Amino acid sequence: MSTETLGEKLRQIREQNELPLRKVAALLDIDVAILSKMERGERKLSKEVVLKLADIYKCNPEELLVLFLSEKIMYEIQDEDLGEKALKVAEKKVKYLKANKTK
Amino acid sequence: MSTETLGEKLRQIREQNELPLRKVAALLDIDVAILSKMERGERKLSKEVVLKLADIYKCNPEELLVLFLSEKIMYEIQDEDLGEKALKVAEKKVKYLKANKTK
DNA sequence: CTAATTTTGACACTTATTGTCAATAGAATA
DNA sequence: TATTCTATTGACAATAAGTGTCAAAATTAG
Repeated sequence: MSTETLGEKLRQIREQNELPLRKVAALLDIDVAILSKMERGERKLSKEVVLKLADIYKCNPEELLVLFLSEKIMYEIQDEDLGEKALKVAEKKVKYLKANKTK
Repeated sequence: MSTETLGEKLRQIREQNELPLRKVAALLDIDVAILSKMERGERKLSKEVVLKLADIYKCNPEELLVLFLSEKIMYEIQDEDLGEKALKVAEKKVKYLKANKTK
């Protein structure tokens, strides 16, 4: 399984597109320093930035968004013995909510 | 399935034990107002407080902790269409980490 | 070597979170 | 009803966390 972080993946995609941080940061309208830190996991990525990057790199936003969300989840349960149980409970809740969405 | 929040459950347990907020707050060494808000979901509970409450009420900490963690997870994916997918990815990661824990 | 790119750290600014307190409201009881 | 215990609410200050900006230093490419 892929153990790559979202930041690492984004950097990889950027390099494949041969775009310098400078240009991408300009498109995102953020400072180069921040984007550099985001790619290296020193600053948090926002959903907004992830979606803009998917647009800039013309890649599937879903994959990136799932990775983004799963990292946020992992952050909450890191080092917790009960993490797996909590995930299962959360899954049940999501399914429950989905089933009762329109009610 | 139980749609009860952790705060609601804690209040229920406290009332079953016939303990006033005042006493529990004193045992926790926090302000009554904060505990009141925690039970009503107006303030976040901390892992520390949850464990102390399990101790005070002499109940199984695991159940409370799982609920605590699952609520934190739910908070991260609320309203996200990709929430369920993200949960599955997170589960895989947890399993992967567990398998490689001692390596 | 020079220029472009990236990284690093300091700093200010804003936003979230947390604790403290007192006034108010509600419930139970004398 | 008056009193006391309990719980809720909101204002406020203190603290912590997150963000943006900048410039110097380090690294890489031409």
